[in-house]
Amino acid sequence: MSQTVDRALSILPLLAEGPADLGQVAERLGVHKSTALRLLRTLHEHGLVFRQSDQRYRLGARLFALAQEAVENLDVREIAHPHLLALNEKCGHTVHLAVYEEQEVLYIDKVESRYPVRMYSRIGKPVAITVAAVAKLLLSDFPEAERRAFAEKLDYPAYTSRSTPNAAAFLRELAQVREQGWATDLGGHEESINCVGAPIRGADGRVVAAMSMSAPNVVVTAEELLKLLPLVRRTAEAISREYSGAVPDARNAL
Amino acid sequence: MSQTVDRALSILPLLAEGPADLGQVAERLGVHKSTALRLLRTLHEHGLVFRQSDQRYRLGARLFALAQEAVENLDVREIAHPHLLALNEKCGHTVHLAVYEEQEVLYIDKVESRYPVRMYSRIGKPVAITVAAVAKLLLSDFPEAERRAFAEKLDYPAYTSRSTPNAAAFLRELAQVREQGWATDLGGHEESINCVGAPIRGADGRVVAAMSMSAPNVVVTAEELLKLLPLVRRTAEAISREYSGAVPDARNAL
DNA sequence: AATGAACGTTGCATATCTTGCAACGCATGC
DNA sequence: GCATGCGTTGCAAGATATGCAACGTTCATT
Repeated sequence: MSQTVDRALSILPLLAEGPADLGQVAERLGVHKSTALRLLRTLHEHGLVFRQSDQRYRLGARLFALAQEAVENLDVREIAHPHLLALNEKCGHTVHLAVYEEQEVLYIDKVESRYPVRMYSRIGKPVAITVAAVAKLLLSDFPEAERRAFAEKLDYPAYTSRSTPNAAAFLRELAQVREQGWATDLGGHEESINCVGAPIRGADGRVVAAMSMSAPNVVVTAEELLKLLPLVRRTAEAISREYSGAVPDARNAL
Repeated sequence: MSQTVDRALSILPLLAEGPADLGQVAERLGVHKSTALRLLRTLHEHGLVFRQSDQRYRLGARLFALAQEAVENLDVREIAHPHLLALNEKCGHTVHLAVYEEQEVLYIDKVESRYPVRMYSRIGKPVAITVAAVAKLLLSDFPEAERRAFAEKLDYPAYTSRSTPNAAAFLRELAQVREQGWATDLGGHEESINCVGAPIRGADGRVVAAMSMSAPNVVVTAEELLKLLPLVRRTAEAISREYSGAVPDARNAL
């Protein structure tokens, strides 16, 4: 829509791959070096790009700060956080909070397991959308037409033998999740890791976020984790109530 | 340098403060609504900006992804990470890795304490530059003139009674840190939290990063934490060696 | 139900701002 | 000492962003 800005912003993903010098940037943008220079300078002034000692350009620090502030201003996150902490205190497993945004589901909060075995995930990272419990919860709330259209467009990587294999299976699972009001991921992403999750709803009943509890097999079996489902659901409901405008209630904080 | 891009990028920090609608953005940019609209659209196409359900604009998901990739491509980080993990395994406290960039010191990696009491910090977040052990380490390596110039420009917030009070005190401390090759922050940022840190050097001896170990008083006293200093320094040296091109050595991995 | 305000959106003519070019300075290597 | 490669600058040409005015919608008000 705006050529100049478009070009400038195209530099960012390019630099995300690794540092590059002026010539490389210009070439990949398909513009003259002087043009690339001026764009980089502007990005630099705003701190989005940084010039390292060997003169090459990198993504800059301001990017972190922005991402940071963005995540901290999410009101669901703010409300949910103490609840997630409380849940973690109670059973010690990793707790995640995720939202759907622009074709992706991404973690916006995480409380680490107290057990030494940790799973890899990071706030801001898009989740494996076809298998993650939180993704199923968020997508299950879409109107059916959108759900189907979306499911068709996805890839279904076979992370493990229990990964969702295709759109049909995914849609079936979404229907079930919608029905029952909770979701699982039993070894669908990593063979040895199970999750159970529950939706967080706004005042209008729409799912605005989803939370999950994850634990590796070596710590608790899938059955044991499922026993904790009521606790997860109660937590999600407490967050939902508070998010919908109810006063924080100490009795529900658990 | 490029007006259009400049305006577009100015939108980002603005939205970092919280969601805003088109009119607000246009007003704060000092441009016509239609101009703001087109800029926002371009930002949107690149995923840096996101339109939430109430039509207002927010910072978008791509921002996280970019920040993520940026941090993961840092080669110091990649090399250091296993060492940090090993150190954490060994003594259980929070371990940080930080670099200096564009007038700021920021955490680029963190391994959480295994103790229940956690400190607040986040990857990408700028540190309290006048008190943090990692900041002292990174700045102590500056040439003296720059060090002084930089120290003069800083603010010296009194986080606690033991915070660095002014430039003179800071410069004295930097000189000492430079001399001894390690640094501490004993309650300078938060009354009850102590840190000890050591520098990571490149092949040319310059400090490229700094690491620290932090623990609250309630877990270990400052004296006990200082006893762990040799361990921290050995870890930093192992990282330095590997970063300078030495082959990873299992005997140093500790 | 009707009116009005507020907001986002579009097409268009103007002129501002970006662009590519060519030339320069500087370092590095042959 | 010369050549090559890189980043940088000033300038003229014209592509491109801009503000305006008008339209469509939604929402609150009377």
